[in-house]
Parts: sequence; structure tokens; C-alpha cells
Amino acid sequence: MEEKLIQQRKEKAKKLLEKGVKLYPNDFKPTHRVGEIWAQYGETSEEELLALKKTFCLAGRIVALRRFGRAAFIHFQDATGKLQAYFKQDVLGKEKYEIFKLLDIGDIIGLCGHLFRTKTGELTLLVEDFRLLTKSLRPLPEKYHGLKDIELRYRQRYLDLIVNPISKKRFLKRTKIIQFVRQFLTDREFLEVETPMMQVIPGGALAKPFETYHNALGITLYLRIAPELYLKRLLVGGFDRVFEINRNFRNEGIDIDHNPEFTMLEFYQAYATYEDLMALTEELIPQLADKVLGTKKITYQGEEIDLTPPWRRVDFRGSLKEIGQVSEEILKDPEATIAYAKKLGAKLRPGEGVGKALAKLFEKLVEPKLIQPTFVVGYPVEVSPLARRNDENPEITDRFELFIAGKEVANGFSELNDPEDQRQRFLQQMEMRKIGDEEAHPIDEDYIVALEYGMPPTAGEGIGIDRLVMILTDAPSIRDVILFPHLRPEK
RNA sequence: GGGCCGUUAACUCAGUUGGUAGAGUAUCGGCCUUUUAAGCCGAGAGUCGCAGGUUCGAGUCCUGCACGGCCCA
Repeated sequence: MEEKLIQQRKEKAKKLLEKGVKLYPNDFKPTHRVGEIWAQYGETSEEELLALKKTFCLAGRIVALRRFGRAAFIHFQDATGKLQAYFKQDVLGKEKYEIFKLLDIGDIIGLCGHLFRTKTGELTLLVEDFRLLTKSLRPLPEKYHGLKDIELRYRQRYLDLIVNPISKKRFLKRTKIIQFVRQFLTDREFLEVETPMMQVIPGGALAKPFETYHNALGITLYLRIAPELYLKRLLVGGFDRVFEINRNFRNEGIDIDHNPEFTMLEFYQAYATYEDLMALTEELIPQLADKVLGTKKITYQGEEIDLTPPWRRVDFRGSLKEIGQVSEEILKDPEATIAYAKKLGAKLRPGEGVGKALAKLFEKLVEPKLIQPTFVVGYPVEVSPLARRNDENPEITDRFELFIAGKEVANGFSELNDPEDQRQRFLQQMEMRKIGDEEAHPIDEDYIVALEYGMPPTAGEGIGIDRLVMILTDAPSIRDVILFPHLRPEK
């Protein structure tokens, strides 16, 4: 049947060619876009429209078509919106109208005419001339229900964007969010840079990398899991405020919050501490929500979330007790902590310490409960190999994570710039690797050399852009905010 | 990796106890010059995800596989 529908359209294409109509011309220049029409004339009265005597040329895809013999209404849309147009044989002449009759929903046309209002008051273009710009050979999904099949929406995102306005709006918001973040940091004299996506030593995070091979150099390279160590080399180089917004790649499972490639903002500020960055984040995200959504109070999957600062701050260890309901007896005894984590299903290898167990307990018992924006501070050294130790308590780091809607949105810390301590941390990670932790941080001697030249005291932070977009656009899955999420190939 | 659910016309979905596969939209033909999920009349359209099995007979029951979703690890 689909073949038949395509065949019918090809027949029409043939008839159009016979009438001398080009199917794929590229010499039509619109004078306006639909969004401009709405912005300028959305409120203009019928009398004023008639008095305008102005011709508008627009271009877009036909998305609805209602024919009545020798007249018809269509809706067409361009990138900026949708508008109704009225085709009349009286106005167009018989010959031109015969061409119009060969058009289908999905065709892209250019059309020129005057604006008026219909009986019901809808702003409409009375078409005085039109051209076919692109013949569409396949039928679009249904107009009323749109495209619901989740798999098709991901595999053929272009169809999703054509027929599902929510989806289109979400991606427009995504772009605005990234633009705002870029502007916010640039205004504060952060320098946007680009660092390697292909790295010899995949560092800066605890995750499994993708591997690739460079033929000319004859070496294995890894797609980056984070830009961190390169950005900090730039701090050594004297760029004292830098940021990068780009893709990271992690070779792990796909689920509602994870895509193998995802977009990360990382920024570093010299002479700042993790507390300064919490303050900065507390400015950035509410301003962003205001700018893009027009409010600081949002709803995520039915939960009201208030982004108005100040945000709650809790101590990592304290949160386990108060939010995670882990007893003091367990928390004060490393053995008991490890046993409890295992009891709750955490896979801990022999030799893995209490820090890891605490992190697992936190993930399980605390994270899902952090719905309102919450900074958690004071993560164990063991799970923070690049973060500066706390001056009072060397077992924890000057690190925070930000949670909103139960999701980890940001991770920041005062940077470890003591090369000797950094080497020790790397060696400790090597021990983890030896006992089978594939996500342990690899040792990067070249990075230590950079630190030995001296990196200024610095604080750095990463913000997961996809998750931030999810929260701000009420998207249930990360796949809803990534244009082309990864799926298994068909067949 | 494990569990549960889904896959029927181009799209959105029904399909009873195992007994000739349906609707709406879209498409095609007819009427129709202010409709807007236009309307009225008529028509065509299916590898029921794939492969096996049980059965006189399978969209429906069983097994395996593929793809997707959710949950768990």
C-alpha cells in the first residue's frame, strides 16, 4: 500500500512535468517567514489588512489540505510557524488551479498573495501565485494524532519535527538554552575553547571509553569521556577562565538518562573555589529558566520544581543519614557500610573501600529523593581523584554535585593542583584498575608534568546539558532532547 | 545481562472463547468557492514484526529470534 501511495505521487509528479512544472527548482525567494507574519499582523483587523495592499511571498510545507471543488484551504508551515492559505480558481485562473490540484500534503511550495481574515477571523494568505518548490513522494503521518510510535520518532526524527509541535519546540528550546549558557559565561570573561575529542589517555572522569585507531600515527586513540584534563592544561597555560560545550562519549548502557554521546559544559575559573561555582550555578540556571521559559517555577513529569535561589545545601555524609535513612551505627563503621551497600545490591569488589560504598548508597537512597535543586557537598576522596582535599578533613574533597528532579545535573570542585597528591590519587586509581575496575582513572604523567609547572588555584564544573534540557522542557527521556539518539540498526 | 510489556493498512488504533482481518485519518473517484479533525456519496488498500510448533483451523495458544519501551543489575 505504501508503494501504491508513492506510485500515485509519482504519477502526479509526471503530470506536473508534462505541464512544464519543475519538481525541484531553487529560484524562489520568500520575502517573509511565517513567524514574522504572525508577529506583525497577528492582531491586525480585516479592514487594516485590506488597506495594506502588500504582497507577501512565503515558502513552506503543506501540512493540511481542505478542497472544495474550485477552491481550497491549506495550512503550510516553515521553520517559524504555520499559516493558512486560500486558493481560488477565480484568483489563480483555471490553468494554475489545475496545477494546484496536483499538489499533495507534504509538498513544499512558494506562495505569494495578500493577507485577509476569514469568516472565523483566521489570518490567511489569499494566494495570487504559487510555485511547487519540492515534490514530496511519501505520505506524512496522520494530522490529528501525529507520529506517536517512539521508535519511528527517533529513527525518522525529521517526521517527528514536521508533525509533532512539542518535539520541534523542545529542540528550539535546547538551542536557546545552549546559546544562553554560552552568553552567560562569555559575559563573565570565560573563553570558549575546543580540546581534543580523541585522546591517548581517556581521563577526566570515571567511565569506559570508546576505542579507535589512528592509522598514520599507528596508535590507539580513545573518544574522550571528558575534556577536563585538557581544559586544566589551559589553566596552566594562563587562560584563567575557560569553557567548552561539546560531546563526551562513554561506552556504557543506554537508558532514560544516558546516551553514549552526550553534551557537556565544562568551565574552569582560576582563583575561585567550589563555593564560588555553586553561587555561579545558582545564578545561571534560574536566569536561564527565566529567559527561556519565562519562569523559575517548572513542572517536571508532574513534580513542581522551584528553581528560585538560594538552593538547599546538604553534606554528603549527612544526607545519607537524614535523607537516605542510613543509621549512625552503619555510617561510623566502614565494614558495616560496605556490607549494607552490598545488601542493597551494589557490586563492590574486594579491596574497594568505604568511599565507593558510600557513593553507591548515596546513588540508591539519596539521589532519587533530591527533587528540588540541591547541592550535595563533601564527597569522599576515593571517588574524586581530581578534586582538592578539604583542609579540615582530608578524607573528603571540596566537591559538590547538583541534583534536580532526582538527576545529577552538575559536578564541580576546587581543583587538585598539587602534583604529588595528584600522582598519589592516580596510583590509588591504578590499584582499583588492578582489581578489575574498568572505570578507574588512568594515570596521566603528561598531565602531572603540566601540574608541576603550576596550575593556579582553580575551581571547575561540568553541567550535563542534555539533562538540564530534559528538566527545563519536561522531557521524560534523554532521547527526547537528542535529535538523533542511538538505536540499534534495523534488521 | 535479567524481568515485564509492545509490534495488526502509510499514520492512530480496535480485534471477544482459536473459526472469512476492522474503524478513523490519509489515498483514489464523484459533488462542493470562507474551510479548519470541512461535509456528503462511492472505492481501493494487510508478509497481523520474523521463523518454527500445536491444531481440521492461529492476529489470537506455545517456542525461538529481531526491534522498541519500562524496570532491575
